[in-house]
This record gives sequence, structure tokens and C-alpha cells, in this order.
Amino acid sequence: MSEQTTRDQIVDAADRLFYRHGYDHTSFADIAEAVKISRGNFYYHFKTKDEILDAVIETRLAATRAMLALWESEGKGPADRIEGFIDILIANKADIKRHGCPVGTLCSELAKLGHASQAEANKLFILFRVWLRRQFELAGCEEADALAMHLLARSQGVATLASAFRDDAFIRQEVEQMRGWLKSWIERGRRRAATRKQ
Amino acid sequence: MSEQTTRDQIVDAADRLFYRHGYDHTSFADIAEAVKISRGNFYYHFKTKDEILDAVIETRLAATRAMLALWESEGKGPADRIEGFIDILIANKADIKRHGCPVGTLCSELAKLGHASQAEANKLFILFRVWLRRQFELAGCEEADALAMHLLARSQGVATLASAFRDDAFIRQEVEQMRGWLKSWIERGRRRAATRKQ
DNA sequence: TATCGAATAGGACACTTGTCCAATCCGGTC
DNA sequence: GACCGGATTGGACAAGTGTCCTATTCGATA
Repeated sequence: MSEQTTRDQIVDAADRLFYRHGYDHTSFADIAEAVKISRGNFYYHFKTKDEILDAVIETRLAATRAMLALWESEGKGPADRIEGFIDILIANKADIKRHGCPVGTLCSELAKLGHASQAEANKLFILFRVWLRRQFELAGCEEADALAMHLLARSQGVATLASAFRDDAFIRQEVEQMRGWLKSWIERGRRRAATRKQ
Repeated sequence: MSEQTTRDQIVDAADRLFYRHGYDHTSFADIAEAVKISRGNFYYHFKTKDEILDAVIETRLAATRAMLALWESEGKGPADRIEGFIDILIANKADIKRHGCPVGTLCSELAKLGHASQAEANKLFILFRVWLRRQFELAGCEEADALAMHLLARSQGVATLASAFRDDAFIRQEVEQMRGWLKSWIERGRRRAATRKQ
């Protein structure tokens, strides 16, 4: 914590501010104030604002990879792991209600800006997509990729509406439905695997 | 078309540009160039940029109200009308793929900016929510509001992911599922109405 | 044709933006 | 203590922002 280098502090603050206020609308002055640093000092650590964005995305990618890897090392089954993914919505519902999904809102903004780092940001989505797909495959489900995309879309929609309506009861309600949906597909996968073995 | 007043032209261009590039990132210079008008001339028609945003939102609200009213006057049943809502995703899939949902992305952006017109923009969502709720009620469904919110969330999620992955096949695929989902709830509503009458 | 008001043009404004740079600080090495 | 290089400062810079103001154009009315 106290051993955090200045560069890391900048990336951390930028990450938080980009999430809360958006990339374009966050100025160097904002980040500088948050880190208690002179504005000019930035350019010792980063050449451009875009470079900070790339660093933020890289940080998020690394954090996400670590999280997904941790989940896979916990000895649970794929069904429980997917449920763990759904539960992110519950765990982060306060932030989601206020600022939406960090991944979805960033990708949307960069798309509107026509920003060069769109592809980098989209890797966050791809990370979840590929991971979910594998979990569904492990659970014996057909069309695992479609299921992964469906679940991602559901989460995005919930985040967007929860934020617009400032409603976290809605998150709980939808998460409950997603759990039911998941259960039915897992059950279907189990049956398929069973009949296959025969 | 040629009878369009300058004010309307400004609002039209702003509407399009806000959708494509976002509100904050669209400058007066951009709109001025699109309308072929001098930058200073704006302030004869609008006092501030926020006022243009409000006019754009008002326009969208009016257009949406008109569309929903038209659908209700076409003599179809509520089930078909809801399906008409779902079909928006298909009809606009090219734009959605590129710029996401006009309602969702605007509300997200205004939330990040902490903009005063958030509530106005959210009225777009409310319009659809209330309208969908009534259709579900007319179809005899319980928990009509939850169904309305669910459908809205699904649409938002589809738009967000279709835009991130630049994938409109995904839209078609999800729309097909939403039609199936709708059918099952309509059927359930029909049965409920039937048993009630007995 | 003269007049008047709405509509438009174009520039000035104060401010913020990302970027860059010279000067300075500071902690460790000889 | 002298020196060095990484780290930091604060200010300069040009470009772009929303806003405002004055001068000019234009079309209709008298």
C-alpha cells in the first residue's frame, strides 16, 4: 500500500476516475489532484493520456485474469463458478447502481470516441466470454459460446438499467432469475452427458 | 424536409452527433459544420449547450411517444405489439452494431457526467417501461412490471454486446430467444385469464 | 423605397485541455 | 562534500471549448 510507486498511484486513480466520470471527461488535472502530484510530472511516467488508458486497461485485464484463475483453482465445479460470475452483480451492486458496469461503459465510450484502444478494452469482454464458454463446455452444455454471450448480455442489461433507475432491488431480482436459468441449462448439460456415456 | 427551420436542423444534427459520438465529445463546432451555420448563430436559438441536449431529448421523447401510440392504434394484440418492440433491435441492427442503443448510451453518459438532464433522459426508459408493462397487463400477465424491466434489460444487453463485438448475427440470435421467452409468458397469461373466468 | 426586426456571421472572451520543457529537488555513490 | 541521475515541480504553449457581443444581411411591411 505505502510501497505503491507513483506510476501505480496514477493508474489506480485514473482507473477509479475513468470508471466514475468516463475517460474523456476525466482530465489530467483531476488525476493530478487525486494523486497529489504536479500536472507536469505525468509526462515523466506516461507520454500521452492514451498511454494511461492503456495502462488502466492492462491493469483491469490482469486483475480479471487473476480473478478467473483463482476461481478455477478453488476446486468448485463449473456450475458454481458460473454462479460466482453472476454473483459479481450482487457484490458490486452499489457501484453498478451508481456507475454501471466498468467494462460495458468503457467499451461503449471508446466506441463513441472512435478511440484506438477499443480493441484493447474489448479484450475484457473476450476474457469473460472465453472463460464462461469453457465453463459451459465443462458442464456438458451445447452451444457453450451462445450461452456465454447470453449471460454476458444479461449482465450488461441489468447493469445499464440498474444504473439508469438507481435500483439495486432490480439487480437482486434479475440475478435470481439468472440463477434459475443457469440451473436449467446445467441440468440439461448433465442429462446430455449422461445419455452420451451410455 | 426543405421546410425545416434552422432550429430543427440544429436539433436534428445534434441528435445524430450525440448518438454517434456522445454528448460531451460533440462540440458546437461539429454541429455548426453539420448544419452549415456560423458558430455564433447558435445562441440565437439556444442559450446553452445543455438547452440543445434538452431539445434533443424532448424530440426523442416525442418520437417515441408517437411510435408507441401508433403501435397501439394498429389493431394488433398486446403480444404482437411487444414483439414489435423486440423487432426494433432487428430494424436498427446496423446502427446498434456501430453506436449501441441511443437511449442506453445517452443515459450512461449523462450518469457519468453527473449531468442535470439525467432525469429527462431516463424518461425515455420510463416511456418504454410503462408501455411494456401495460402490454403485459393486457396480455393477462402477472408481475407485468418485472417482465417489462426484464425485456428492457435484455435489449440493453444485446445492444451493448453487439456493439462491442460488432456482431449483428448475435442480435438476430438473441431476438429469436426473446421471441420464445415472450411466447411462453403470453401463453401463461392466457391460461391465467382463462382459469380466472371460470 | 425606407424601415424594422428577425436571422446570421464572425470574431473576442475567459477558460480548460493535453502536451512539453527548463529548473529544481532528493537520495544514493564515489 | 561533490556528483549524478531519477523524480518532481510549476509554468509556458497552442489548440479547442462554451459563451457572448456587435455588426451585418435579408425579407417582409408600410
